[in-house]
Amino acid sequence: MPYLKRDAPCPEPLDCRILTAALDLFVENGYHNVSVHEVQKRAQVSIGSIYNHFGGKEGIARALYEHLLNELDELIDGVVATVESPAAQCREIIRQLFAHTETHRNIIAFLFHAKHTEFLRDDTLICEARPFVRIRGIVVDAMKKGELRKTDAWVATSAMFGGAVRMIQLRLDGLLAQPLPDYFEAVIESAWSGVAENTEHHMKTKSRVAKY
Amino acid sequence: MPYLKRDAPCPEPLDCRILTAALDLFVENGYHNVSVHEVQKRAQVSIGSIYNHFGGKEGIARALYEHLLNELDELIDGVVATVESPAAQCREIIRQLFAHTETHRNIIAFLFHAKHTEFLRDDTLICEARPFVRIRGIVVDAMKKGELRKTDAWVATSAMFGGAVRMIQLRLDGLLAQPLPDYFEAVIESAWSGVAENTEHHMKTKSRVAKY
DNA sequence: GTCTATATCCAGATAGAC
DNA sequence: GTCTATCTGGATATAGAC
Repeated sequence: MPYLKRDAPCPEPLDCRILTAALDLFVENGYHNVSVHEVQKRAQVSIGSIYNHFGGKEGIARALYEHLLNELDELIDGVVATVESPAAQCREIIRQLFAHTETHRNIIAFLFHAKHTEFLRDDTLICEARPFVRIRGIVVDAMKKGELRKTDAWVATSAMFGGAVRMIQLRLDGLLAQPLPDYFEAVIESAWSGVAENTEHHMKTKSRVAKY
Repeated sequence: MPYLKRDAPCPEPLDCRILTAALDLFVENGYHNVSVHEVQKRAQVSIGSIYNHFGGKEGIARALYEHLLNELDELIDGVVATVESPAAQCREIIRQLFAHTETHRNIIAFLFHAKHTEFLRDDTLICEARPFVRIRGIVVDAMKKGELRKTDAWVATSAMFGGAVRMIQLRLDGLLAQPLPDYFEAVIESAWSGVAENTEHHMKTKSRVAKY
């Protein structure tokens, strides 16, 4: 995560200042409630520069969106490079997303909370963006390897990540008392047993579901 | 679901016409991309009437939001009245939400897809709205009754409904080829085995997770 | 209570000096 | 490339006839 890294107060380059200011404002107030003037003011840059660099408000949002998707993609790169099995990769991705939500809140908020099609009209849906496609690929691999019960790819991915994403959103909304990592084991446990290949249990559960 | 029922082309009352027009436009284009004039035009009403009835654009959104939350609440009423065990109530709620997504798409889209705090600034978060609180209550009851494995209420609710909500969003985004009810059994199966009380399997899974 | 015509405001975008 | 001052469109909201 090179560029938007927020550990230093506010790095040099002008377009980075603009993007970080925009990110914070967009997350705090929502894209449509933020004016270019506000971004300009917070970034300590003139309006002209913003239009020179990004061509306008939508340009800022698009640059930000692409940049953050790339960062997410790199996160996945890192996981894939260090973890062997697809199932463990899923687990590790969730772990890192949880950690990231605490340390880089607004990045995660922008990626997971906003409805990008409302301001990036012609853009592809976020679910079709590269990192999300890769995640589905990992889930499919796990099914092929027999680590996960075989089912529809969308169902499997939703089952594996749906609970975790929900928890991220709850944390972003300030509804969880503890930091996300504190819930990690419990979330993984639930997600995992929901998708794991385990025929005996599978059958047993099936009858129990029918019972109710 | 009395008022906004869309089976008839467009019922009489003026404020209903306004709300249905607004619902469709808000879902199609997003709240901020819809002007009062567009609502006026589609609802075949004059601007004056809109301001008389709702006081403005935000008033429309607020009325709509409250109305649809009430409908959701009634859906839960229906489930609670006809189904006995809390666990089965969860299952039935998901079943009805899936069906509803197909038959009343925009109602579900407005409730599940939008970020209401971006236009209803002072409103409570949707997760804290009555129907969502009740759903968490049902999950907690299920845990108390021993139908679900005992864990944090947020984690349990996310695990139970996270996958289903994700599937609803995917369907709304046009990414699922089949109608949602076709995925119902698979989704329930995954959600259920993720939360079910089943110590033997619980232990077995735990060791498998650690393995990866 | 419903409508049309109008006022007001403000955001996005530009022009042109430096 | 950066800035300030300015323009313009369009949105919300209102005034006042009917």
